[in-house]
Amino acid sequence: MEDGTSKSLGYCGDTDGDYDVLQWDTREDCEVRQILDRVADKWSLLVIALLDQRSLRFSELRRRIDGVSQRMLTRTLRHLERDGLVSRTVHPTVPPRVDYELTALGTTLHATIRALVTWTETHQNEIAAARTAYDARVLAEQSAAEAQAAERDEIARNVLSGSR
Amino acid sequence: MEDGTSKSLGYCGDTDGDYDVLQWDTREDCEVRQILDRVADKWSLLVIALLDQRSLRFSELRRRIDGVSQRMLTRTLRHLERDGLVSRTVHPTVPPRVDYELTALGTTLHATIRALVTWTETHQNEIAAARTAYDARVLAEQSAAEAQAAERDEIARNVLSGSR
DNA sequence: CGGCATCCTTCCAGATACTG
DNA sequence: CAGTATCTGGAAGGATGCCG
Repeated sequence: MEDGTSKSLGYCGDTDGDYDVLQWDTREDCEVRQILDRVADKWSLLVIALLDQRSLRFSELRRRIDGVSQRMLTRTLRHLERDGLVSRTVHPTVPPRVDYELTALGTTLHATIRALVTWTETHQNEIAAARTAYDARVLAEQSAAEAQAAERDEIARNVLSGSR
Repeated sequence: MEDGTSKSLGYCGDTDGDYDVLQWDTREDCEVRQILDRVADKWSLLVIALLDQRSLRFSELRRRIDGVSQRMLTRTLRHLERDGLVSRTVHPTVPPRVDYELTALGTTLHATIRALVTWTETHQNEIAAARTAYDARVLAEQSAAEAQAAERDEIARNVLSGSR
């Protein structure tokens, strides 16, 4: 079995609030960090958002999530199942059929995730604009630096020709 | 420059709702997916949560986020800056000093992120319990399978000795 | 169909050293 | 102090093949 509890990130609600209510746990392996890591996962968000509609079969999920390999989807579902967010039901038919659906816990998480998606949809234009502006700025700075370098070279050449 | 717009995940608000309001874009490189990818980033969440309190210097962030390398912190901050979520202020002093703070856009995102963290804190016990239960179940299934295998071997041995 | 095991590649994170 | 540049190991992730 692959290790599901590897490194993680870290936000802990230690209530010894020094300068405010929030306090960060410096440890990497803090409980809350591990959970956030799961939420911050590339595919988990998508699976949870999809399963809110209704329960889905493995292949249905696979079809709806473009770019996911069956390996990654399986891993993601196992993680979510382990965390009690998704339930897995095997129908012993032939061919086999496996349904996934959100648990009660998973549903409460979905509300939060939904807010995140809504935020993203609402602000995607602002973000796109910010990116364009940033890229333009970087480009401008680069050409400015290049112009400066060219000038330096020019001066150096003049000095050299003068000393000849 | 490293490629910041690599692969992404995918949730798009196509409003041609077939069976509900939500509809997934099948394309991997959908706009909303890219943004979610940024939010789903290991360190971004932490940086945004930290910066909500007040603006922080690079080294302050580094100290407060255990396990982040300066390379990753730099990358994360650049991404966030590009997306217009964080502003970067360089004070031309010596030694140099760089302050980071949330933009207005970043602050709106923080509210959502905060909800996520709160959810995590609220439900961490349930999740821990679910994990323990899951691991126990897996262990039980494993030993059951082993017992079955042992039984099979036993039968096979008996058959063999009988035919002798 | 829905997996798991195995291999293999690619990419990314971390360590290190150097600069303004 | 706050970066950038470069190298390298390991892990994430894809492809394939087999099983229940």
